[in-house]
Amino acid sequence: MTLPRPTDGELSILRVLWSLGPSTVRQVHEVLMKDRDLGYTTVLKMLQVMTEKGLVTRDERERTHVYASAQTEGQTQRTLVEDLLGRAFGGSALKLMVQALASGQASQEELREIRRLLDQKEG
Amino acid sequence: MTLPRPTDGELSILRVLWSLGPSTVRQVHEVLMKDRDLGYTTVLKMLQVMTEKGLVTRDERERTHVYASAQTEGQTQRTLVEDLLGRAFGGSALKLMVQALASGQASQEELREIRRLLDQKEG
DNA sequence: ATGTTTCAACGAAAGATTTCGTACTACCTC
DNA sequence: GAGGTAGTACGAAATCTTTCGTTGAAACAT
Repeated sequence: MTLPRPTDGELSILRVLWSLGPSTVRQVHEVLMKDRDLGYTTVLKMLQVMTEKGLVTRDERERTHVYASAQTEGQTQRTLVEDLLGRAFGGSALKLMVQALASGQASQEELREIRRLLDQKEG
Repeated sequence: MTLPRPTDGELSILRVLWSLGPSTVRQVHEVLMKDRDLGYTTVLKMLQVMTEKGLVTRDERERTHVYASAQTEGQTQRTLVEDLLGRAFGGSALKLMVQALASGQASQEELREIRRLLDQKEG
């Protein structure tokens, strides 16, 4: 079974779970509140919906439930990139990388790292 | 003024406009019908909504209106990549490129092309 | 044991997206 | 000019997402 693409809101929750590890609603809520104002029950509801979708798992053994991302950060990123490749780049990984480079957010060190990856892949 | 991120449906229409150039509803509809079944008025409505959002422009001089993407393919791709970088990759272009490479959809030739870009950027 | 705090569940409202039916207008053909 | 064809506009239904109020239960504190 393949998971649905997370929405923007869902992704912001997943990012918290990846950084904190398995967390309670309260913990997620506290982190999200740093960025924007939103109610506790909003986060709770979203996590409930995400549980139904299979995006997160829920540990209900304690009264205070603990949520965890169902997929690793890398797995999700991989899916999102492939999705974007298909939807906006006609499958061309090259074009996508060109735009990523053009965004100018890569440091010198990252550029070297990418070169290393290319060497490895090209052989 | 900055344009909103196109939805999936909107992006599929933009892709047609980029490939055909300025087009009528009928032309867009015909292309989209190759992939999936959807009504003529659905496409019309979407283009009307997209006009309001500013994603496309509409030439109304003739009775049959002609729609064109408000941004080039490259501009839109750039925006989408930056958006994804921010939402899912914590701004790390490196991680995004790693996933793009890992998706394995890049040919030998494309890999060389990327290397050329790196040279240009780094050197 | 009573009151306070913490939590999950539920339902519902508001907004956005996708879809199309219906209606109305312009043009074209005979 | 009557009837068909091709087009736009409008509105509304269906679905999904985001948001939160309210309720009731559990845990805790005094």
